[in-house]
Amino acid sequence: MKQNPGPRPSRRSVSAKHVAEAAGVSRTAVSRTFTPGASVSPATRAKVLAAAESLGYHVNHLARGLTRSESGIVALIVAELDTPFRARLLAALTDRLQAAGKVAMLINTDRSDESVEGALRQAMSYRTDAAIVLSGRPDASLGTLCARNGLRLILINRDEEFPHALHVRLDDVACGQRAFRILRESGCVKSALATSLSATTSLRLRAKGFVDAARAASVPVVEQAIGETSYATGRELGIALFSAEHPPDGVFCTTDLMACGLVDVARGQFGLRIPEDLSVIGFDDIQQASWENYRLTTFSQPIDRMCEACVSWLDETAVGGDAISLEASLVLRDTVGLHPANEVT
Amino acid sequence: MKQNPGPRPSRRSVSAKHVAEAAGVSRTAVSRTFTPGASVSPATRAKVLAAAESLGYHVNHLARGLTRSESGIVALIVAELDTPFRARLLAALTDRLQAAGKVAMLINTDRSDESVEGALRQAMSYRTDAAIVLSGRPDASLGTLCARNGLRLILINRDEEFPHALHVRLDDVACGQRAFRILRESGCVKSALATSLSATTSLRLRAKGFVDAARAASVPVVEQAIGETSYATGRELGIALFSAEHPPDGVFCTTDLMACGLVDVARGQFGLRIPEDLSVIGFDDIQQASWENYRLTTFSQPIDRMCEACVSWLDETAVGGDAISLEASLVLRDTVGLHPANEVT
DNA sequence: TGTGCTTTTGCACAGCTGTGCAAAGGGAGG
DNA sequence: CCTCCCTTTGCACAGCTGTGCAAAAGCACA
Repeated sequence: MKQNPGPRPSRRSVSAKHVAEAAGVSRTAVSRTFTPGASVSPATRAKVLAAAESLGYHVNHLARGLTRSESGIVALIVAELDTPFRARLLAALTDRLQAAGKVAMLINTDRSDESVEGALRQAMSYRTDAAIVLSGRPDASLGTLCARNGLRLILINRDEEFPHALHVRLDDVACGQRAFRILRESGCVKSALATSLSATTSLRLRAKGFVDAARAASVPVVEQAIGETSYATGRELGIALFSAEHPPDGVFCTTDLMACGLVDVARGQFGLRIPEDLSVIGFDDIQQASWENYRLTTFSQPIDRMCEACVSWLDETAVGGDAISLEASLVLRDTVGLHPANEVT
Repeated sequence: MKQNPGPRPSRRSVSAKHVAEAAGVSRTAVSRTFTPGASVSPATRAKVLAAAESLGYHVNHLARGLTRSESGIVALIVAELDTPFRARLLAALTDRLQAAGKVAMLINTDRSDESVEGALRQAMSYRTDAAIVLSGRPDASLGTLCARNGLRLILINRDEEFPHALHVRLDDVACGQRAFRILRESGCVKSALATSLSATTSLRLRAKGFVDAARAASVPVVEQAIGETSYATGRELGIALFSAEHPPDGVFCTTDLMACGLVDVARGQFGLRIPEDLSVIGFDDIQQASWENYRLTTFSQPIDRMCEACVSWLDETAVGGDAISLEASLVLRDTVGLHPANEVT
């Protein structure tokens, strides 16, 4: 790690003091001019603004963060931010946060739990107003530490319980159950669950919903779990499933990314027609799910509502925790055989 | 916009003062314990660290930013951050910056030039050490403003000239020329350029390279430009090109994303076989380019080297500008007819 | 011109950290 | 024990902003 960069003087930004000198007013008048609601005469304001513009002055928000109860910074803790769904959620979140006057500090983690702790500590060092955890599972002890540092926590699609945090959850279990029913009602004789080995909450719950629904209906289903959550894993899942003696004719993939891989293998290596020979359901409604080659039936997460929930909760001054449950919506495209639109529940 | 959040006291983090009291030392000893290279005895250090751990203390980096010449924050200014290539570059950049001890502030812009100015001003307000511009074209006058605020500028794939900035550029023109040659050498009789109407530097240069090479060879090519840089535009480009009386048998798409759309249309609506009836070259080597259904021949940007260039330049204390030109590498897959590997230049 | 009320202004302090420098402390050697 | 040298420590100040509060200024009315 780099050595201490040294004291301030080697970098001189324009400060309120310089503006005050140029405008012939006090430094306080400068501060007041840039503080909404503060009292300053129109004439003084004009002088200050002219001097500030001429000098290129920008209020130092680092210093402002010392005097206020909020820094205006929100940490976004996310791993694999280049996967389609994650990138989309990140884009929507930053958009919404900015519209609310917040600044996003992006912390790219490697998915380990220790990594999340490190990210939270970094957030505390910068006195961020909140941390939105999109990946990783913070240890319960971190809840107290965050509270002590005035850091509000938002957990998206995480199942750990933090009393003072906002939990934004999705009906993953119900969607898994629904996926099973759709496959069954579309005439699938042998359904399969395809998922990855990464133990993320969302994938586990979707898989659980699917398997539970099958059990409740006393219908056996095949369960296949391989590697990480990627397109390549989707291909491997397809190879494993379709190489079997009795391959399935319907598959629920817990993410679209894997579903795309599975679809490509089904067609390319096993000559299966979709949906005539095989029905496929994904999850996330990533952009590629709507591409001509895939036209994937999938579940769409209410991203805008998730973002709205986060920002609304941040606007509340009360420190109480909350839990919001949102529903993913079914997006019917061309990967499920029959499309009995009126009968699918 | 929200009203002023109010004075400090409503949020109390643990400060060095509290740690000093708990450890029975001065506040300066606490500061020294957390300042690399500062002098503090092992006994005092142990007392301070124990108290800090017990109280959950984290050095306030906002305050630290006032006393140092660097805040440690780097602004990343990016639009459409959920497109495959942009997301990948962002992931790599944040990874590399974090490894170098920097913190990424993400500013999501809407691609307008005014938006870039707003982003730069925000960066100045937070006294970020640098701003890396991935999207948008900052006006030349902003160079002086940034310098006055001690904000270093890095421009990736931008053609505006800023004397004190680091320019990281790609050989887009050469790649466009090369794409033309590859199509020609693979036997294409009628080549086409397919691009979007968004006037981003990279796309213009790739297109220019392609068209210039065709002109130099006195070979007429079709130029088609439509809408924004998306998969859907790729489809429209395909429809426009293949509906013509004499459709092309080779297409250079200035991005992979559009190439995927064009390929899907070529196959799905025009029954064209790839590469037998049509050769396609893309650009960016996004993840989907390697998907079974596409296996796109494309150019891959040296993302790691781009990130390395940025971080290396940030490590230099000299304030001089620099320009780094990197080469994209050809990735041969299955969308170009003949694969004369030894003859392609 | 004087009075009363409102608005504006600037001083002094606060928030939290890092550091120059003088004083204090510690250790080694004569 | 004393001296010298090195290390450690704490004071006071700096970086930049916002704000309570008292003083000053401005304005309207009699």
